[in-house]
Amino acid sequence: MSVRSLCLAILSFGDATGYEIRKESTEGRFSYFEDASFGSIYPALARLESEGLVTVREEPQAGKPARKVYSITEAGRSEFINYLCEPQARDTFKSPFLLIALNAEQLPPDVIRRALERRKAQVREELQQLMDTDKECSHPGSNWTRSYGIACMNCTLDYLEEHGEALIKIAEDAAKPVSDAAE
Amino acid sequence: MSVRSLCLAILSFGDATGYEIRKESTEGRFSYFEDASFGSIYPALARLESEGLVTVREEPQAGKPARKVYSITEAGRSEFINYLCEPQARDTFKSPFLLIALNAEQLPPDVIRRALERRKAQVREELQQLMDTDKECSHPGSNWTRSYGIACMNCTLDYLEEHGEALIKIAEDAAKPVSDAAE
DNA sequence: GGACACATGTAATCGGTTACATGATTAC
DNA sequence: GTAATCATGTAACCGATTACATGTGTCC
Repeated sequence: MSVRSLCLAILSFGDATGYEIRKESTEGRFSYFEDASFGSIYPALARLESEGLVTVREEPQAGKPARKVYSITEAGRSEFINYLCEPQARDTFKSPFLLIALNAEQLPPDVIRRALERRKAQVREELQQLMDTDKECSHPGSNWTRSYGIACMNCTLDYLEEHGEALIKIAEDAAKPVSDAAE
Repeated sequence: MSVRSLCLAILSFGDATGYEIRKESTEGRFSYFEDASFGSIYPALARLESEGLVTVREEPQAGKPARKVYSITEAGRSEFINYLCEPQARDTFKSPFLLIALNAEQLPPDVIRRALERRKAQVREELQQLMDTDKECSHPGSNWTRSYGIACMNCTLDYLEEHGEALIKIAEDAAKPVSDAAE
């Protein structure tokens, strides 16, 4: 998914500035689709405007640069719907944590412990964020994806909490000096 | 994770050619860490060799170009371990499927149905692949990550099977013409 | 006094993909 | 005959990140 489509996706849920789009894409609900930085969002928005898929409205503010609030047009909306109807790429899961787990035997137990805690904290955080969002927000798509996310993350967290110790043990056993074998 | 680290990761589990590394990164066990194409793997391998982190051995074959089998060196191994000890990026999940689900109301029910079936098939396929790999392969890291993957995917699949219909219904209800409201 | 949130934008750079080039072997 | 698998490699291109540039208001 390109930054272009990401902008259309976010704008289809309501007006936003480039700054807000970045926030949504790195933190909010849309972080499941694509991350993007300012350097890619601002040019994408400018191009989208020149193509007539979005419109801008400047809101001057005292002190700060004027906010440029973007709105999706009908043309933009239909381009986005068409995009969604095309075959999409597969879902992907990229896990530096699993790479560490895979190599647990070669790593110091502390590194495993840290990675595990970090991963657990991350899942808890994302779970919390999902639970905090509007419980019954009347938008069925949001409710469905929210429940899906909660279910998957609870499962992941459970697994990490139940089997985390076993992973640490792998590293500890491998780290033991040979002399221990005599005991 | 860069293609460079990916090569080191794969070679730390055994010798491989560039061709094999690509296969492992797009299909095999290592697809959880990074995808890579030939255009990035071959140059990375060449650079790794010039830095002394891997060695090459050519195996001539009749007809085909000689296979260039790469092996990791001690220097390569320790660079890889050091890399794993550094703080890693967060795990990420990118889901075009969830984007479709989020917009279920705006899409034709058939598109939702297709996306759902595709996603289920993908999860089943990945699950099957994990179950097919060596049940007790004596490598503890592999066993742990394998069990983790199976647990998470089973949970995902269960959710899709139990709540998939509800998602299709969202699209169907939204697609209903207004006159239906009279019934 | 310093860090952080708000707010927009450009330029250099980089990492990676896609397409190209080459070619034998095997399976349908 | 035609597609897929094996097998390596280069060059053009592209999308996105990082760093830079600028500036105010607010919280600690």
